[in-house]
Amino acid sequence: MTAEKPAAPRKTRIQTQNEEIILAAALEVFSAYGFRGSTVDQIARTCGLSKPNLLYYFRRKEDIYVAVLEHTLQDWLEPLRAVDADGDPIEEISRYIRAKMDMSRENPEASRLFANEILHGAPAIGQFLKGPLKDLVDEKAGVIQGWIDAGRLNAIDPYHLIFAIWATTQHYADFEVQVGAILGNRAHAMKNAEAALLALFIDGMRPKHPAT
Amino acid sequence: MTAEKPAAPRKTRIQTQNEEIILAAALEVFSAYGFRGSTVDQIARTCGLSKPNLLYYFRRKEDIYVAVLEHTLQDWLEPLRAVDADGDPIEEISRYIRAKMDMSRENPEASRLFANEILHGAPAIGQFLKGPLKDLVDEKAGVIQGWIDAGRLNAIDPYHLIFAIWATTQHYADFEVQVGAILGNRAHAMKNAEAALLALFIDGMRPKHPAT
DNA sequence: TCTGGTCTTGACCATTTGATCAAGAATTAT
DNA sequence: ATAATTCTTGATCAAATGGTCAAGACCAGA
Repeated sequence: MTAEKPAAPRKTRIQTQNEEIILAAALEVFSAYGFRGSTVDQIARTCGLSKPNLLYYFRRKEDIYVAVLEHTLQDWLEPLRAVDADGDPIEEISRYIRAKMDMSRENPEASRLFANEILHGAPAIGQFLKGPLKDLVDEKAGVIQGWIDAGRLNAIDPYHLIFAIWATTQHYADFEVQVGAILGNRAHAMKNAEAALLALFIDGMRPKHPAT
Repeated sequence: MTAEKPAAPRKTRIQTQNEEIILAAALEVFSAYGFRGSTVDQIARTCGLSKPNLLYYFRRKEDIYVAVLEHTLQDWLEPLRAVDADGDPIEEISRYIRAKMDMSRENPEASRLFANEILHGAPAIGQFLKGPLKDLVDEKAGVIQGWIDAGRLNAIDPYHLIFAIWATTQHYADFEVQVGAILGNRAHAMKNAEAALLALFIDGMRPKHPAT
């Protein structure tokens, strides 16, 4: 008596493959135009499928959106999770900042998709924010507070420190056109971003030995 | 012979008043749902006018959007403009951070409208970014670089420092629901944001006298 | 009050778009 | 091979939406 699960997830080769290319196209389109700004047809054309065919794999437009969001949320928590209470504070946080910068550089679409969702009130992932994300942040904030209490880190509210890291790193993906407009053709300036952020977060603006 | 200008901007009392309430409603709606996500009818209902009446004052939906965007861009540059080369560096930048935090607190809708526009490639204000904004940032980056050269500020790339200030302060408006979800009911934590940011930007994470 | 302009709106139109469906094509399993 | 299943799509629908228009309401100045 083989107990069939409510929705046998056995997937065809074609199914797996097409769902993959649909999600890739959906990320591209949704991140550029937002949920309401994107059309099913646009996603279909982007991945070379017909609109009805796309709706064969995902019943509703919203299902595609939720699927691609959840797909990206997987990677989202990973770098923060890797922050190790037993490591060196400055080094751990520096690694985290670098990891987030890498993500902004390599997958800005995912960052923009996420930003758009939150900007509009997180209708699809509100529970994720209040659940898994909050839990993880609470834990790591505790770790940071521990470092502060031990005098190994300046007393900066851990939550706001984490927010600041998110904000600054994701800024390069979310506000890419603004950064580009201001830095202009100075391509090298873009490469300084990571170093500048690390310098700022670690030692701040105030010089150790101010000039007269 | 009174030379009539191409479009005599003489405005009726009703005209002035209605345009005002329309822009207020448009800010509310556009900032919450984005351009494509908002409907003319929604804006009309929000301000208690009929849809055709709204389109009597603004021919096209896009005209409303551009108008409300330009309206908010006025205030956007002001705090940065106030940064004074002759002032104390730490104090000037601190004042700027405080001013930006005030804006995020008092007018988060404007921040979100702006964020949404840029997130989607700044189709309406691309010229503003490459023009007035870039010019102003270039100027103030020069001021900051001057402070650095004089040894009055740690060597942090001025452009990225400005980006970091924008990112962190606007984060509290743009990602409000995320911040709220994570800080939960700890209302007091919200009030620490400004102090935490100032501490971070000024002295960074590394303690002056690290514990053993 | 009367007149010319301003303001308001119900009805309407064309397009876009999310979603459906039936019929046929392709694939898989026996 | 062939039957069963999975895939694919042209045609189509209903709802939403940006925008128009003509007719009437309102207002301001003479």
